[in-house]
Amino acid sequence: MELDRKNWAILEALQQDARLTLTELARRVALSVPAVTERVKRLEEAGVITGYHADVAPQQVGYGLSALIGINCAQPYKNRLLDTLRAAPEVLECCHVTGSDSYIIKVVTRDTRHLEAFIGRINHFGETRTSIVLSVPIPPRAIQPCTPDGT
Amino acid sequence: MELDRKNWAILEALQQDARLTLTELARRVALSVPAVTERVKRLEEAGVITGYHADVAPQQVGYGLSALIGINCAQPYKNRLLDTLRAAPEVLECCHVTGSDSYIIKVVTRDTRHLEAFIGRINHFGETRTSIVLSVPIPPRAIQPCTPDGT
DNA sequence: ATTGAAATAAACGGTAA
DNA sequence: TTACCGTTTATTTCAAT
Repeated sequence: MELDRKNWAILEALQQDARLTLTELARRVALSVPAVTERVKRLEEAGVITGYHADVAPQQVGYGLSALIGINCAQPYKNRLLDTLRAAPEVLECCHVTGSDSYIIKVVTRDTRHLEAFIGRINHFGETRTSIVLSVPIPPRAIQPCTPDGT
Repeated sequence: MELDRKNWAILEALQQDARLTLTELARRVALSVPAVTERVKRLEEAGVITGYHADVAPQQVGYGLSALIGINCAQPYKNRLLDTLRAAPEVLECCHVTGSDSYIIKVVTRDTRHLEAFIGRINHFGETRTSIVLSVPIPPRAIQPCTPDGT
């Protein structure tokens, strides 16, 4: 799909605030409401925009501890591991990756005791390596236009 | 802040679709529009809801490769590393963590060449360990109510 | 409940292939 | 001319007072 300057302006605005009204969005990108509505619809249908999500602060809802867990899991166990992860409310995200870990899992837990219990439930699938999140110096931020090349 | 069943229903709905109108949200959680409006405002002010963001698919906008990079960086270099990361459009998120890595960085690049160039710009700050993302079996998902204890 | 704002849908006009 | 965007207008829905 073609991403001209206007489309990038729309993406930038909606990544920053997904609850913008179409009217306000139209004003910001200097288009009419129907034009911007049509563009947003196309971006959604083309799979460029995959969803709109409210961010909830884990700390504020009882999860005092976040962690990234790498796990090295042998092929025959992978499906059962994923089933376990999908069923665990502590798991916020899971990536299949190259390198010494098979998967990297983002989890939230109440405290260290809860984290220990969670790890206990998965470490028979493989060796785990846990990195507790101390802070997030760069919180999730917007994807920017890809420069043609170079940098 | 108190999170009763209604508030969790609101959080669940807005995590799933941040662009719900207040009218539709009210209908789903079985409250009046003013009541739900007030609750959302309180959740925002209490820092429970920290923002609303559109998700953009990196693959669809020219970033063919995602990676998680761990870097072990000595204390005196940390600030300069963070400045570099903040200035890099490839960096989507960065966590300060415990363990063998100091930081874990989520990046998007056009291709392996671009990834190599990015690593080249940061690996003088410390030793890097790159995990290329093959797939995301569990995409980012909603935070659920914290069970009192146990599990 | 009332008022103003915003979203949806339809018809019209300009521009480029 | 055809095909494609964008604009304008009118109607319905939504949100704040």
